[in-house]
Amino acid sequence: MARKKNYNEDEVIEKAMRLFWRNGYETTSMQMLEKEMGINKFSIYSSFGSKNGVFLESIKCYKKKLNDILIPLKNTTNGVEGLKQYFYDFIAFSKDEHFGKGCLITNAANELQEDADSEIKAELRKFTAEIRNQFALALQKEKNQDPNTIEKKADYFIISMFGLASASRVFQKNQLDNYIENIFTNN
Amino acid sequence: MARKKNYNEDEVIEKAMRLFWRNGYETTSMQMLEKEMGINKFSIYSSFGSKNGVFLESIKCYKKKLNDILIPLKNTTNGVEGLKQYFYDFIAFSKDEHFGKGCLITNAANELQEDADSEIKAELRKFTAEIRNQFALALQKEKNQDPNTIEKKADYFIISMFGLASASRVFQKNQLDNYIENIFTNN
DNA sequence: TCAATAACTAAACGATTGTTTAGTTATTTT
DNA sequence: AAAATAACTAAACAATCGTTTAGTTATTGA
Repeated sequence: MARKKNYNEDEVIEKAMRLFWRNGYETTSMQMLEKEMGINKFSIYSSFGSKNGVFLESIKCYKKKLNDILIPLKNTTNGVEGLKQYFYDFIAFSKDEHFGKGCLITNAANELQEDADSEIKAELRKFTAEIRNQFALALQKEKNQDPNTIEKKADYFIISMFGLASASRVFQKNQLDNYIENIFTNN
Repeated sequence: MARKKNYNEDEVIEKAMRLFWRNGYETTSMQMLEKEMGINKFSIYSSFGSKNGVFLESIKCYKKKLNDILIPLKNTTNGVEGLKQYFYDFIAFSKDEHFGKGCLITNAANELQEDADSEIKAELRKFTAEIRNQFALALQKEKNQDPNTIEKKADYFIISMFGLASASRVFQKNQLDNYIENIFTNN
């Protein structure tokens, strides 16, 4: 019964997500978000409630993007080899403007404190559990694996992903390649 | 020719270091530093110049503490086994108030942006290079290693340390133990 | 066509950021 | 003892933080 929004919420959230990814949560200010999202503070608040709200939606947006990388892993018939490909896809995911910026989720996990917004922390845990579950499913496709080994390996690979994400903020690409190769040596 | 300082700079910097370790750089405010260091803002500025200056000295203080963990690695006769012990010592280093807070240096590397204080970034790079050098020296004690392999392995272990530091902020201790064991499987 | 309604602009909000400065107190040396 | 000096306290600084609010503009349904 009144005016329509002059912007698409999904579109502006993707822009916010990219900004958060580049700068982290604390460093990103509402002023920067206004400029990047191309809409007024009022519009941001009416759509997402708070800076925390924008970040929460940004994480969901990031997860959606990351899902595309998980598709080959879901479809792989060769468990460990598929996992290795996922690791390469994962660092390839952060290219151009985001190369050296790591993973938005692990960055958030590293930046957020104990008293940080609990909804965001829950989202981070959910994400980690989901990826780990996909790893375990892929590992099940290997023959002669006992369940206990799969759990341990899933832990190892998920933590290695954390390491890869963190390291990609500091190291060169050829070092990361070397790291991935080592991760899969005898695993 | 006048009044003496009522505080010891090394002592108050260690307190600052602990605060930064717990909270990260951005989240730690001058007000919090005043309270934790037990001295006035004026004293902080007259001793360290700026918040950046306090952080820089905090990093140096952290490095000094970490050096104690490197001593066994320097003295080890069994390269890889010594490295493994270092990894265990490294997670044991973050106990009590700092358990789950990772490593101050890698936290800073993850938090600091491109435009962050360049002196701090240089200190971080120096630290990483030093640790990596110690890893390489330890690996040289293994017999029949070709130099190229040592370089690759040094990369792998230093990135694994990043992963371990990052992961320790999220995962349980037994998962970390499992991770360390996997890092050293066939390496 | 016109009242209703919601999205818009832009200014202001109080709180807090890192930093500086004025004024006071304590210690030192001559 | 008294002038000199530096460490102290505490208040204020401008700038920016995330958030809100008042006022305007555009679109809607009756």
